[in-house]
Amino acid sequence: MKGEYHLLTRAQARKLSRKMIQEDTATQLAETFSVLGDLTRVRMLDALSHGELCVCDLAGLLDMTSSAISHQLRYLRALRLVKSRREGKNALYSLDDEHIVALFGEGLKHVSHK
Amino acid sequence: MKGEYHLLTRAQARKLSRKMIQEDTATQLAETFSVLGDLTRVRMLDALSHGELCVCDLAGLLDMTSSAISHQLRYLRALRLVKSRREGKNALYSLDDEHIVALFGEGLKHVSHK
DNA sequence: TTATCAATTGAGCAACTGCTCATATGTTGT
DNA sequence: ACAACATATGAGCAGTTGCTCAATTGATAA
Repeated sequence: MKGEYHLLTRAQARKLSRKMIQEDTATQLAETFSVLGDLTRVRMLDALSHGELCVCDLAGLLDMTSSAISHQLRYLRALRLVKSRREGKNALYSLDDEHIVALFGEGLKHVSHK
Repeated sequence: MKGEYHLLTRAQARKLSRKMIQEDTATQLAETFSVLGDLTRVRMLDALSHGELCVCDLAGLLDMTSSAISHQLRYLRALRLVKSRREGKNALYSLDDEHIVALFGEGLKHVSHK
């Protein structure tokens, strides 16, 4: 059933609605967390947090194909979480967003003490 | 290609591997972020952060069916992120994990200043 | 008991996601 | 030019996810 309240009066519901975060903010929040909600991306960002790496070494470290890694890098690059530069045949990737690293660390804290 | 390194020597790769987080830690991290990586769950947790709510009011606030909300609550309850108590016909849900709320707040900070 | 309403649950489905595989592109060296 | 290798990318597919719908359970009141 939609749009009806039971324990809340309409006035209370309206007041609570106003206190809640905006739908588009919630959407951005969910999208941000979604990026980190994948094992491969978590491991990639962790590896890159120790320094620049080429696609192939990243693939070697995670024991995955270069193709799979490249697809994920494309996604992370689109979100400006990583940046790349060419050096000869290799593409060297590094982190490009300090905020996401902080969020990453917060998540680690959460996982560890429980 | 798998298991081969290009710019890293094997020794460097091994050393880096040791510095990286464990696979199971990474998995827990990804799972934690996955919970928050969904618009509905973000909105539900946000609503509940203001106080206890019954399934139906939660459904009303988010303009979704009670069934959809109940399925998500079941999931959140399994992860011990929310708890419930019966009061007459209603099931009242509230948050049961202060850490996840903190992580939620960190995400909000990240979304806002960019 | 029966009626009524809130909540729960299972089945099923449509959309999404992350990979593989094949192919294309970019760069270096011969 | 060509070969060799790193990377990028598109198509397609299998697994997952979040919902709907229908049926069920739980609780209260007549």
